[in-house]
Amino acid sequence: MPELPEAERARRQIERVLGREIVSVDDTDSYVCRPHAPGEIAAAITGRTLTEAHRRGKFLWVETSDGGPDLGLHLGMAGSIVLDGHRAPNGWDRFALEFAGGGRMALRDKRRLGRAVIEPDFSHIGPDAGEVTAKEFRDRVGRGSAPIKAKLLDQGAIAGVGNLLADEVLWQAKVSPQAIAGEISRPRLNRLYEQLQASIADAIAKGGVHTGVVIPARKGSGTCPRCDAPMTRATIGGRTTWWCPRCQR
DNA sequence: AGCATTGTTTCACA
DNA sequence: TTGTGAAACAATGC
Repeated sequence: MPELPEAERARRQIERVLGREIVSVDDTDSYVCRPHAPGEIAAAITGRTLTEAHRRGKFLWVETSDGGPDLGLHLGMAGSIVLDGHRAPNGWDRFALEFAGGGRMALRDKRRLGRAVIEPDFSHIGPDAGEVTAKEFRDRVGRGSAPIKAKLLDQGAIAGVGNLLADEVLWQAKVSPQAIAGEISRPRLNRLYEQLQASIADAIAKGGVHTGVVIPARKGSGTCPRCDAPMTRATIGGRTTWWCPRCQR
């Protein structure tokens, strides 16, 4: 379920296990832990403690004690951080730490597209969508010939917006996902920016991107919750996109 | 059976 | 060179 709000939730989970000594590491999933060989991450962080949990967009990283390397984590398409729970019965724990005293932190991920890595590289990731300024937003997102939805999803432009959040923000701001990013007027870009901030704050407060207004329209009647017109569906920016052709221009 | 999926990276092409 | 878009990746659910 992870987009920015879920990643922030995960970060707060990690904060609860800071300061505990890591006594063992399960890094045996060589796909999730690529390009590291099994045992490599374990060797780098066993015996240390996690000291600070950070997030930029959907990317998480945790500092480690005694000059140890950062531990990078990504939830992928279906991951979550599980604390002190019993081991997933179906083998869905793709990476895990065990702490002195018996605690545990796992990356639980059915799809296996999540990631655990040492010293993550964020050089090609844009500023966090919840912290970007209006000017930065206009400069990075409001340009180019790609449709605005594709720009919102581009983690190199701004980081954190996923498919559901993009649809929600565009619907709230009454902007068509097909609008060419570079052709959107400054007032409309500003409105989109303000709505993005509001939707992010709202989703974090309510517990996830699922709490948006337009998301249920995907499965339910297929009509716009605001004007009742039939919603349109198409692939934009490589993802299934729903929007109201009457409200959104 | 077949298709879609809340994400990212890589590669082909203009 | 830069920007854009499609495919690949893994595994599950409808």
